[in-house]
Amino acid sequence: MNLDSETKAVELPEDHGDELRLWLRLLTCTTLIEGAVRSRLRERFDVTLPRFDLMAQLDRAPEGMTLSDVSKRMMVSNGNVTGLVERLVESGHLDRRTSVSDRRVQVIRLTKVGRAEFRRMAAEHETWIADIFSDLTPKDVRELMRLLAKAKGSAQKAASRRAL
Amino acid sequence: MNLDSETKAVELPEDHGDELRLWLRLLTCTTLIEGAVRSRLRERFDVTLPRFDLMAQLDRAPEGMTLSDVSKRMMVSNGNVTGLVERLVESGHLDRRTSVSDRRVQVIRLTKVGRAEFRRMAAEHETWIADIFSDLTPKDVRELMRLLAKAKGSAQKAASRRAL
DNA sequence: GCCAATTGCTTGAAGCCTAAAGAAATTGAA
DNA sequence: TTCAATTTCTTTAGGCTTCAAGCAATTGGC
Repeated sequence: MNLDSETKAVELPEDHGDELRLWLRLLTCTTLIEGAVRSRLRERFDVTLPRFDLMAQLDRAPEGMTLSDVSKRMMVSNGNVTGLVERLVESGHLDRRTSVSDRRVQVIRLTKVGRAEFRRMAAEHETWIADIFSDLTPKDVRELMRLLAKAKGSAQKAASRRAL
Repeated sequence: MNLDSETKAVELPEDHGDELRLWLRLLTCTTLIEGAVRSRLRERFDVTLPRFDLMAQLDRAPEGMTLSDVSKRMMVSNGNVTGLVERLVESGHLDRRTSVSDRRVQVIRLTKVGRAEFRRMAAEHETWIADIFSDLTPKDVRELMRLLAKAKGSAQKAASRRAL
């Protein structure tokens, strides 16, 4: 008879401090980098990070995307996308039209101006990121990629368990 | 004579795709987990993540903290903290008083109610995080901690270079 | 003691974000 | 065909967030 499994059954507090510390460190890293990218985007191009992210999604989809697609990809709410798109159409970066086959669907894509501006920003953005990670060796980068992929998978699995 | 160093000098586009992919994966992981924590906090305790985070800072500082301290720790703007604190004082979770030695300074701390409620939330929160990372081995966790620490250091160094 | 610079916080404008409710269009089962 | 369920998007209310400007208190050099 195993005492440990007994104690588990009555919910003895286990030690999850390491996982918690990992989460805090992950969050700190992301917040730090996100802040750096945000302020550089503002300074250099007077654009916000959400707008940049939205344009990045569209740059990879020359045929355009529906608002729902964007919403899933960016992991933000539908209502959020509605507002973002509104402002980017207003500023001439995005083109928006109602789908002919389904009049509920809005298809958005980058305008010529929007695409050109995004490409300019993206090129510089890439160098910022390289600079930010410049202390990491190629091996560090590979290893981080691998472990983060595993973490992502674990988190998704936890989320789907939750959804039951 | 080294041709490579020549070509670098004229800014030939280098390949920074790996770093960019790393950044996107880091962001995805964080967004995913943050969303999970956010919705659990809402469902179980009807509290927002920023409020939880602020209370977490204060829980570690029984003597209280100034708004500036909180702002630095949470890596958010001063104005942001002002509003958050306002709402948490309003709801009875925080106590706020003007410092006697410096009347510009506001010292905030958890009330008895605030501390009790935070402890309840924190205990459960820790199990969520453990669940989210449950596919990672202890070695994975250690390795991620190490690499993220290195990444954080690299990002901070980049930021300080920028500040010059 | 004086006052310029700094520090700590607040305010205001704009934008981002979510959850929930609702409108419009489509789909599919009876 | 009909209409209930679903899907796509918008709207609303509330809260979060930043940046920049501004106010009040303190500090330090003179």
